[in-house]
Amino acid sequence: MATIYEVAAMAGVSPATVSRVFNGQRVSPERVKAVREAADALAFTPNRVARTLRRQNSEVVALVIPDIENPFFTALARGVEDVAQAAGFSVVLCNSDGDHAKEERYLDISLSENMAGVIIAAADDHTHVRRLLDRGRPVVAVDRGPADAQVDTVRVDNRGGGAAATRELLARGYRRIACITGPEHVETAIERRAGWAQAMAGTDLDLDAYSRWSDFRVAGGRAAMTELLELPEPPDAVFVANNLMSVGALQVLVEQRRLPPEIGLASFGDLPFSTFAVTDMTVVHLPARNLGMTAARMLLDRISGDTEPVRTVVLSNSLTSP
Amino acid sequence: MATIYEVAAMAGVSPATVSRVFNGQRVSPERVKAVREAADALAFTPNRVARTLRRQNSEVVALVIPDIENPFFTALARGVEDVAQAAGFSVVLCNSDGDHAKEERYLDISLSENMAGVIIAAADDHTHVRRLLDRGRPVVAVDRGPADAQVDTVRVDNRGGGAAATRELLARGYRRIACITGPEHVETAIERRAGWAQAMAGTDLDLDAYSRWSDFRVAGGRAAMTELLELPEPPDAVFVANNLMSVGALQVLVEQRRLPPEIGLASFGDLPFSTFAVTDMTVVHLPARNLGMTAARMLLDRISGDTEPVRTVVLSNSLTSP
DNA sequence: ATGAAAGCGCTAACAG
DNA sequence: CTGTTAGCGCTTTCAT
Repeated sequence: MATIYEVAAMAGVSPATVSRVFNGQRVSPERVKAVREAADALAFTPNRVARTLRRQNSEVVALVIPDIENPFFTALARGVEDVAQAAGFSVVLCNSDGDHAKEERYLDISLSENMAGVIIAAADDHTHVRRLLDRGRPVVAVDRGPADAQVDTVRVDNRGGGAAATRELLARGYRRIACITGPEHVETAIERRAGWAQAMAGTDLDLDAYSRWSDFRVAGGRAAMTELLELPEPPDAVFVANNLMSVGALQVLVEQRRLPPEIGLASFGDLPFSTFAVTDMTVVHLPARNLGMTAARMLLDRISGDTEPVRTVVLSNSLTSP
Repeated sequence: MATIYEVAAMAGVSPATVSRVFNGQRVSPERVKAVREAADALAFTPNRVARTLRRQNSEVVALVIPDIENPFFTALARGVEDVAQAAGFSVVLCNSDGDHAKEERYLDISLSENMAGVIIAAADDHTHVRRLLDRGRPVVAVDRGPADAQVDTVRVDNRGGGAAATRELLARGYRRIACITGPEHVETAIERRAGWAQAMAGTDLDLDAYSRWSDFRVAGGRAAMTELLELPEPPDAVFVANNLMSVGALQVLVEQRRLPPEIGLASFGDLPFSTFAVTDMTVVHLPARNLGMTAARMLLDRISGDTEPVRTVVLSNSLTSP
C-alpha cells in the first residue's frame, strides 16, 4: 500500500500537497496533474484509518437492526443506504438479533471506530444511547424509540394503526378478535397491542385471555396462533402485530383449513413475498423504505451540525381491507 | 473520549502498561487492578482506529452481497455473522446491489479501512478481487466465484442442481420445459441454465426460444413468466433459477389460474416465507446459512495465517418433489 | 499556493 | 514485569 509520502516523492511535491489534492483544496494545476499521475502509477488509495484517526470522525454510519432476516428491516436498510450513499457515506449494517449484548457491542464499536453517527432500531426499550449522545455522536432511532433518551425518532403510528385494523375487523362483523404481538419490552409490540386493546375496549372480551406476547418471528406467530385456536372458545379473528408473525399465523390457518374469512385476519405490515393473495385480509401497509430514508436524512443533518431540538417524525401508514 | 495516557496517569503507570492490560499481556495483579479502576472511572474505551492504524489490520470482516433484500443472502449473512462473532470479529454488511461501481467502492473501503478480510458474493464474473489478494488481504468467494482469480470458494452444485430439477420435471411427464435464469454474466445464472440445457439436450426443444435471461428478482420472474406464457406454443413447465424469480413466476401462474401441476414448476432455492405450500412443485433446497458459516471459517483460517493452496468447497443441495 | 512539522491514540521493540 | 520511544498514514496549523 503506497502512502502519500511515496506519491509526494514521485511527484516531487510535499505530502501536504498530495493530501490537498485528494481533499479538493487549492493546488496549482500542474502539481495536481503530477500528483494524480504518481498516485495512479502507484495505485495509491488514501488510508481511511489514518484519516479517521487524524480527523476524529469517519464517513461511515452504522445501522443497527434487530432482525436482518425480516424484509421490513432490509427494505428500511435500503432506504438508509440510498440516502447515505448519495451523500458520500458508507453504511455498515449491524444485526443485533434483538440481543442486548450484541447491540451494546455494536454501539461500542461505532464509538471506538469514530463513526459519524448511528441509526438504530432498538432491541428493546432498555437500550442506552445516552453514551453516544453524551460524546456528541448523533443518533436517530427508527421504527422504535429507546425509552431512556431524548433522541430524534422516525416511526409510524403504531397505536393508531393497531386500532384502525382492529376496528376494521369489528366493522366486518368479527367479535372475538385476538391479538398476537411482539416481545413485552419492545415499543412497537406494546403500542400496536395497545391500539388493539383500545379498539376492543367497548366490547366485553377478556383482553388478557385473547392476547399473546410473542417474538416478531414466523415461529412465534405459528405457536401463538395454534395456542389461540385451542382455546375453549377460539377467536373468530386475529390482529397480528408484524409481518413475519402474520406469515406464521397464516401458515397455521392454511394447515387447519380455516382461512379468512372463516377466521378474520389483520396484519400490521405486508406479507413478504406473497404469491397467493389472501383476499379477505386487512393490512396496515408500512413505509419501510421511507422510514430508512427519512432517518438517514435526519442523521446526515445532525452530522453536518444541525442543533435544532430533538424531533420525532411519524410517517403515516395506510390500511387496505377487502 | 479518554485515552490510555489519561488512564495511565490516573493509575500511576505507563501507557504501555495500560495497553498491555487491555491486550491480555503479563502485568502484575496490583497494576491490573489500578488500571481497570482508572479505566472504569474514566469510561475508557480503547480507540480502535488508532489500534488499527498501528497494527495494520482490524478485527472486522466485510461481507459483500448483491441483494440484501433476498432472504437467501440474509440467511447466508447470518451464517457468516455467527461464526465471525464467535471468533471475536465484527461483520460489516455491504450491499452492492449487483452494481459494479458500488461493489468496487466497498472493496476499496475494505482495503483502506485495513479490514481483516472479505467474503464476497460477486456482482458478476467481471469482479476483480486480485487487488485485495495481491495486497495480502484474504478473500473468500461465496455462492458465486469471480472468474478472474484463484480464490477460495464456497458454493453449491449449480449445474447438477439445475439438471436434477429439470430431469425431475421430465420424469413427471412435462416436455416443453422452459427456463428462467439470472443475468448473463452471473455464474450461478449461467450454470443453473447449463444444467437445464444439459437435461433438455436429449429432447428437440428449441432451447433459446424457451429460455430467458432475467435479473434474479421478483419483477424479473414475473416478466419472464408472462412472456413465456404468451408464446405461440407456451411451455408446459418451467425451471426457475432462483427463489425470488420463482415467487414472481408463481404470482403470474396464480393470477392466470394455471397453477402447478397444470404448468410444472421447479425452483432453484426455497420460496421465502411461503404460506400456502405449493404441493406440485419441485424445489432444490440450498444450505444458505451453511454457505455463510463455511465461508467465514475459511476466511478466519486464512486470516490466522493458513497458506494452503486455494480450495473450493461445494456444499450439497437436496431436491424435493411431489 | 506550498512545505515543515506536530500530532490523532495506540502498540511493539528495546532497554532496563 | 515495566517504562521509553518511535512510528502507523494522514491532516492541519503555521510559516513562507
